[in-house]
Amino acid sequence: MSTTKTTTEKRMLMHNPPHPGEVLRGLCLEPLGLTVTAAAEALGISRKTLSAILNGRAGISPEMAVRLSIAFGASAESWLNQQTQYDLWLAERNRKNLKVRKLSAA
Amino acid sequence: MSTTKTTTEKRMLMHNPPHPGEVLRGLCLEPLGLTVTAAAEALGISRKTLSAILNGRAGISPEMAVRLSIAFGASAESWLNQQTQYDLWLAERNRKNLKVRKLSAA
DNA sequence: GCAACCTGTAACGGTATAGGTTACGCTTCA
DNA sequence: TGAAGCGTAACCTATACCGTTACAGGTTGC
Repeated sequence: MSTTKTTTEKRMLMHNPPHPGEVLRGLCLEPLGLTVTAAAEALGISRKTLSAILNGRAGISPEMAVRLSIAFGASAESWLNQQTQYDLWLAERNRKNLKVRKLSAA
Repeated sequence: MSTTKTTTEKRMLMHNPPHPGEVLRGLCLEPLGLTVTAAAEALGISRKTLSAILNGRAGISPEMAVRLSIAFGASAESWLNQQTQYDLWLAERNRKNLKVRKLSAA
């Protein structure tokens, strides 16, 4: 196996999940040679909205996950789960600052 | 096996997932005999916010998922995934109304 | 050079949601 | 009767999604 790692692989090693927008660009737009403008038009959304997702300034909403699943074929759940994992990773970083009392093991 | 079904079981048969708030109440508050007021105080949130979640008028945010995982012990991911599945179920109902062009199988 | 195209993004408005405090009316129970 | 618990309306702030329009910068090809 290779010792060189992709940017995504390096980030996962440091427990820093990629923003879903990066995955979308690398896995869908680039392989198909799609421009942002063309992809936005196909998805039925504005170029600005897609640009915001691709550059990490917006997340993937439930409706957007359904749109992606129609256009690119992967399940809406997989798109939305990516976003959930990313959001959760952000929230976990603040875990120690939360004032919460343990109640019981679930 | 019994032919009588719980409300949750009936909803799953019709592919109508329960709101995470219902699960929270049935699996955490009721078994421990916790009042809404006491649970909210332990979670470090207002009684109004917890009430909104329990009665389906608000979702479980990433931060709230972390709070629940501290107080009740289940993983934050499991709490957040419940919310994601619920949100996605709502979004899927509108799938046919979205104007999206198929681009390629992912 | 210049036109055509793609891109990121600022500015602005509309809508939705999470969260807080305060306060009201209702029910249950000692 | 009074205390406790509950749902929730009213009002506030902050954040997020999404749209349109417009601008600046980069690339490509004639």
